[in-house]
Amino acid sequence: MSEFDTPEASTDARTLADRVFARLQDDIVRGVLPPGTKLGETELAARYGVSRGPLREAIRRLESRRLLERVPHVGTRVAMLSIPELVEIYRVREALEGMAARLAAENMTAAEIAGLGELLAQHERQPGVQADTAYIQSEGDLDFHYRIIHGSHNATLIDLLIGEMYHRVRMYRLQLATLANRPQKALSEHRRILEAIEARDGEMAELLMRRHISRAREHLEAQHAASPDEPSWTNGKP
Amino acid sequence: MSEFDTPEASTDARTLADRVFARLQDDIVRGVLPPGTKLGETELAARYGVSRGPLREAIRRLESRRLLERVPHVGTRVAMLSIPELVEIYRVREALEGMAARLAAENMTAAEIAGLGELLAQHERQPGVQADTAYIQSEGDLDFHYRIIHGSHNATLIDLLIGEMYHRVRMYRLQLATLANRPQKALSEHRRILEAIEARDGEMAELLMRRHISRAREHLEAQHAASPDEPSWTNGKP
DNA sequence: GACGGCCATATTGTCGACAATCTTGCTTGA
DNA sequence: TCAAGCAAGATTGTCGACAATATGGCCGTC
Repeated sequence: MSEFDTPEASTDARTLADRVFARLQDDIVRGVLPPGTKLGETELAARYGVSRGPLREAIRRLESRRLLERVPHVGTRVAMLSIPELVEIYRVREALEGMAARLAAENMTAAEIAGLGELLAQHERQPGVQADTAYIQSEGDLDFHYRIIHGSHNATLIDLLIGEMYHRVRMYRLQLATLANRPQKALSEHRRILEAIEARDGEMAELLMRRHISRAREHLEAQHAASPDEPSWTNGKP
Repeated sequence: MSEFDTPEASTDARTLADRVFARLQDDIVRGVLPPGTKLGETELAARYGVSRGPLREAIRRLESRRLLERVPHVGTRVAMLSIPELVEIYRVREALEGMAARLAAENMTAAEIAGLGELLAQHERQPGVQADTAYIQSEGDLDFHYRIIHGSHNATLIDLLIGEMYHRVRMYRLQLATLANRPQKALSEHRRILEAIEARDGEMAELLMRRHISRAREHLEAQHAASPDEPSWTNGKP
């Protein structure tokens, strides 16, 4: 199970608020609490075995990460993401991850590149086409991107992508497992990105990464055009 | 006084936690609480006339924005920013604001463009070289960038730049008023960016914006090379 | 029958007190 | 004299109770 969490969010953090933050984020991202779920503070506090104080601190942090939406005096619910919003995110990812790929080609250590190669080889060894493994592949895709982002060795970039954007993408992806991926093509694109990084060709790595994300976005937009209100929890306010 | 605050942060928000968040952020960004200041919860609660509950919620949010640094069971202090970190931020700004400029050229309304023109004309009317007005110019620079970011009409981009990065830049800038700006050159660069936007030339707008920020970054790096430990609160842990 | 205002209820917002943890200065021994 | 351990103090973490606000159903009126 790939480790996507930010360092301070490990489950055995020093304070209850930190632990609740980690667990709640996990439950949201993994789909235990689907988008749109109303979260009662008393109920949640009981569920996690803490008082409402630490819980509210965790909620405020998740709100900052846009995983929760809160209305004063009314309540908190799990954030929803419409396809147009997701497309917007992909457009920003294109710029940021393109930059990350360029920096990764320049800054990744030999060990990091080797590790990335192993990860990719492992993905290629999997029988990629069955419906079941689509989910696995999906997480694997994130893992690949995740490593390149870290390979940029730019803390600001890492914070923005991992801390602010990726959780939302993950949440969405788990909710819409039906939304077909394109494993083989994505995999070969990953392969070429890796080759560019191995060649320390930053410009090429950026170009390939931008294309890779751009194609995923186009795929998404095509799906959306085909069935505009596919995700039942799409952001239409009731 | 330009309005940089995020909508929910207006001073008369519905809850104490929101108001404290806004006031505390303002005190940090405006330099009332300089970087490195230790923040005692009891003392702060008294200062803002609230209990520690809402205060802690505000602290967690400011921590998410990287304006505060917190160590469990030890305390909270105003975040510090070293020049290398700031340079890193400028590199990311280059990518994100370049994109914002391109989108602004494509998406800004005629009214928004007219308003941007007025703002720039107003800056050009100011006697730009005196030491005092450097600060004004400085805020004006941020205002210009701020409008272009919003002109992108991409909510994700706006959130990242305004919500996650700009507060840190603002804080830094106020602390280091001595770090000379380059008002005239920046102003003429702004003028050319505006022209590209008026011509709806997205590619040109992006190119010019990237150059503009890149030059500011180089200026920063040059200053830093000249006096490496200029800011007394630079991030060297004592 | 539909609309608007009112009240009971449940939920959120806030507070003050208690418990747990870290810091710091002192003591004690080598 | 210096270092390690300890204890007192201060600060942060957590909790349960109280107050304020919105929701939703009820009643009355048009």
